[in-house]
Amino acid sequence: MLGEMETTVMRQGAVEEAWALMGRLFGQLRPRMVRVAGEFGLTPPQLFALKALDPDDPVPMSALAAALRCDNSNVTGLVDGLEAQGLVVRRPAEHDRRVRMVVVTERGERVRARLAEVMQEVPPELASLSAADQRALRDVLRRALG
Amino acid sequence: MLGEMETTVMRQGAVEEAWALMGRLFGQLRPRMVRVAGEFGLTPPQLFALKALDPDDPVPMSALAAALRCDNSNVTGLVDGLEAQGLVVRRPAEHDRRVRMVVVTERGERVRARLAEVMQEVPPELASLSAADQRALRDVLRRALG
DNA sequence: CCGAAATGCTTGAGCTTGGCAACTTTCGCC
DNA sequence: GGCGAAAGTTGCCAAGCTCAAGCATTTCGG
Repeated sequence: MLGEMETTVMRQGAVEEAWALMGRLFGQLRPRMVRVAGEFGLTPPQLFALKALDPDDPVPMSALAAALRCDNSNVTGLVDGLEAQGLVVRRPAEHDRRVRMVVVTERGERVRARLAEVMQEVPPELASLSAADQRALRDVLRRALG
Repeated sequence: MLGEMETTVMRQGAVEEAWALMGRLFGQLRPRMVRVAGEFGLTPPQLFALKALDPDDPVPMSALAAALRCDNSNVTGLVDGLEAQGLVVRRPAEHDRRVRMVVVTERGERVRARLAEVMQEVPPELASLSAADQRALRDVLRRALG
């Protein structure tokens, strides 16, 4: 009988604690998404969809569904909403008439740019770190994810 | 000139890049919640509710609503679901008969413990960092959030 | 002390999401 | 040519979330 169950909290290593601290940042993230989406007249899923699209590279509906990890039928309504606001258009693919490409309009591109700007705003907790800490944080995360 | 203009990522400071990298970790987190909730026969909101409760400190419905940042009427259904599974019970408060306290049952406590265990699992990207990097990450985040 | 306002929770209506199944159109392959 | 597979849409259903209304209870003001 080695590890007791209570080790979950007692035996907390450095990386576990770091992950828990990140969880606090994540908690703030969701309300922010809702707020930002509202400011742009979008719902959060519509925001994610628009964010997932590349203005320079139209993709089929199914590719968008895969990117959002949801069902095809779900994307239909999502794109309906974006199209109603003139942010994207559906264009039939040349080589396969079953496929509909989701194309970001010029207006959609502008909204998307402002969106990305707001979403990449750094939470104040991180922004108030010293320059050295900020670089250290980036470097560690680069090694983890880069 | 060093930074060539890259549409979204130009002129990015260290902390902005760090924040963007964290975003990738957060992206993985949502599907994980859905999966874990499913494994425990819960829906994600029910999972958050159970996680927000303290087995040693029953709270009124309204306090739970405040913790979850949602409407009172919403937690009614949430607690209904948890109660139907025997994870919590409603108990009237002594001093005010309008108030209903949400009490975590013994079974709920067990589920909650296993839940917390799974949810605090560190993503492999972080787990594979060197011990020094893990400590550095923790220390920086402590300074930011502690 | 009594009536009115306020509080805590529940219910109902309305909207949105998200998944599954069925259907249409189109494609690829034998 | 015909048949199975794929892309997208639609319909249906479960669930979350918010607002407005309702009910029981408490608290406040005169």
